[in-house]
Amino acid sequence: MLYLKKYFTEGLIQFTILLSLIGVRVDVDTYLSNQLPPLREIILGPSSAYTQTQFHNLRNTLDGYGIHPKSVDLDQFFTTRRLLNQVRQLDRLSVPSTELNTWLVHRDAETVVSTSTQSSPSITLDNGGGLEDVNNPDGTPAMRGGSGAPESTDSSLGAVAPEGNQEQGSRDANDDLSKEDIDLIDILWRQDIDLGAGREVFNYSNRQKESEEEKPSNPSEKKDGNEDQESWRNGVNLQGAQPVDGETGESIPEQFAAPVVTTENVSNEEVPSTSQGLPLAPQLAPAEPQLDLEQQWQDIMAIMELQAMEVNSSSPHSNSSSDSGSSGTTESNDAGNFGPSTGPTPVNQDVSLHQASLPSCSQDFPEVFNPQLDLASIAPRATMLRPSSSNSSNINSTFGATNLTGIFVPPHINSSSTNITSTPLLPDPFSNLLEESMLDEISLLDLAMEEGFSQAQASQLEDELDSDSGLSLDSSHSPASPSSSETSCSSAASSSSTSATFSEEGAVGYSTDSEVAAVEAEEGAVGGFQPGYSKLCRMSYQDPSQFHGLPQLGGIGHNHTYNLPLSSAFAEHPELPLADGKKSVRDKHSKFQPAQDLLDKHASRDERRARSMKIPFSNEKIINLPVEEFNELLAKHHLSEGQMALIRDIRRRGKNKMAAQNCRKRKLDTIINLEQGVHDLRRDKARLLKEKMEFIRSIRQMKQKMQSLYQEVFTQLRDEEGRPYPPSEYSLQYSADGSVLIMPRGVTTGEQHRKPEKKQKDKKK
DNA sequence: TTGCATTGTCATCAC
DNA sequence: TGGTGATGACAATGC
Repeated sequence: MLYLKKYFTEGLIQFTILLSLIGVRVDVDTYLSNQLPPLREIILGPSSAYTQTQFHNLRNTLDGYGIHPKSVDLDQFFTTRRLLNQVRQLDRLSVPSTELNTWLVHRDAETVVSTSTQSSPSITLDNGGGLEDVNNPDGTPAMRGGSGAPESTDSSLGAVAPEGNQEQGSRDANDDLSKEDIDLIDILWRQDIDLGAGREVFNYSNRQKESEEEKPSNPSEKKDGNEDQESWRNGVNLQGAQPVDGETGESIPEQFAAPVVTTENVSNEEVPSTSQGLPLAPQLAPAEPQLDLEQQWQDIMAIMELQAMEVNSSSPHSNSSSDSGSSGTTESNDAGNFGPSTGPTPVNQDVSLHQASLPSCSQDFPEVFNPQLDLASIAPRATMLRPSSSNSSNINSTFGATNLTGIFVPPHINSSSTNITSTPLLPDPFSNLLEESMLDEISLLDLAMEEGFSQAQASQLEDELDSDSGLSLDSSHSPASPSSSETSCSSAASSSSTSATFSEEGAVGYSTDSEVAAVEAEEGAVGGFQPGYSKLCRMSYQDPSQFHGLPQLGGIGHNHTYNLPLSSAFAEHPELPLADGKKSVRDKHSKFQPAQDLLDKHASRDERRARSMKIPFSNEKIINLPVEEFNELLAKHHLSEGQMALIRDIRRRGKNKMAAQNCRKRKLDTIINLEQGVHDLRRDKARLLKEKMEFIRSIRQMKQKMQSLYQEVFTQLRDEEGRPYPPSEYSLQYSADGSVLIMPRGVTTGEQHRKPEKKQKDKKK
């Protein structure tokens, strides 16, 4: 039942979405009125949880598969969200996930469908039956029934709509479309609107739908209420069918495919107005786990686009001179498709990451540097510049993109000036530069991926970093800082709480301090720690003014750090045995009973233990005295074993407490320093990235200049008979000594064929 | 009521 | 070997 409900909900919601987009309202409740709860109840749920707010809140979580089955609302939300995700993937995925939904609806309509029959409609949709269905405006069964499977599909769809009842029920349902239904459709529509889908899209679809309805139709199929069924067919065909004639009503699926596809990707991709422009490019990767990555990547794309635009706007466009007839690649570049200028390569289609990583590549390095374009796209011009393909690899392995000398003088020429090889011509360095630049671009992408974020969203990132770390850059306000007054207050509060619960700690006890446990037990007999008093003191502690009347408590409000524990207030005269002081305080206790409670309340456990054990010196001394003095102090007093153990425990705990505070402060400082370091590194990286872009730009300009010079020189060359050298047969080479050689192309097949049958013209330029 | 931050404490290790 | 600091882990507490 759960699965049935899920699938049922999926199908219904999807169809509702689709129908709402084309303006047709179908009350599917009528199909299911007797077996399942109403659609609006399924969608909206018993509660009004189907709100945009929750929708968005749930967006970043897993889809509803992990939800507890009893969580009906969440299941509905997640199901709805998953549906939207599927719809969103329609422009990327060839996997017709909607097929499943189709037969699911069919299954719901017929209540029981076996697994074998479930797969049948999917096959039908896959084999293009659905397309035929779309192409056939009349929707005749003969046309749709090209194969057995389509028939089953159609029949199933027909069975979904028991038209007699459906008609009437649909009419009724349309008439009394409840407010929830309208709200649902409005919500869906508003989401599309918010995401960029204009209403005209829907209106256009609606018009198309209306015009389609006006067409003569098969009377056996076209009944009054058959529009719903048609819509269903359209919805079915939407998933698996190709776009059809946009001038007729059959293009409706495409029309409402666009807004559906761009339901939530609109912000980063096309707007729904691109009714024809959404290529349903197949995507090999699975869909759902890709969504978040896709969206993140789209964000990166946007930032990269900005960067590429910045580079392009500031640099001359060299593509103009090298544009060839291969308009496909050129257009793809010009259109900002950011492909690697290699045409419809699988990488271009599938690896969107790299695809988007190359905006600056394809822009900064025009196709002149692209070996593939050299060979394919710019063949006519390449007769002059194109190297032998066998040579390019060698050259490519030796050139460096950033090596300017390598650009103008190939390294092997540099190494062996006498053996000037045949064909390492300019295109080779260029193409090599492409590869190098590709690599650079990859690293550039890595930079840009981060820099794009850090630059475009630097402040936001900083905020996020701050918020994520939960730390404030102002370490002086760090709560761990013992010097801050806030810390004192918090420490006071902490100690107060500790004291407040101390009376109950007898149960908790200290396994290591058995004596202390006994002492604490007798502490109750000592008196002054009744829970009632503690409670009273805790409440009265909120008012610091209560300390004003107590001179010995002057430091309480401002010195609650560990280094100066509250007991130090009693240790104004450390020489005095604490028992005396305690006695004196106890004498005052009758007058300042709340104050005493405050003191006890704010005293640490060790302080109270020390008082209980009648330790004759303060905890501060116990903790802070150097070892020698501490030992002397112990020697001066005749202490019992229990007192000695307690003192050592107090000292150990006190030192450890300070150590813990220091440790935490160090941690905090480390984190802050790391944050600052990250910030600095990001800034440096941004600067380096900018410099690199400038270098790339200058290199490109130099290459262009070099190319023009090359052409100019080559066109001026004449042989002994005064005839120009055909560029397809000769090429220029540069020697290390600066001389320029003209070499026949056919001879040069690499460094292996270093046949010096070169026409060494030695035309010194 | 729950989640988070703070603080104290203990155990352990290294010096 | 004991003292001490550092640090992870845990619990208590308050907000």
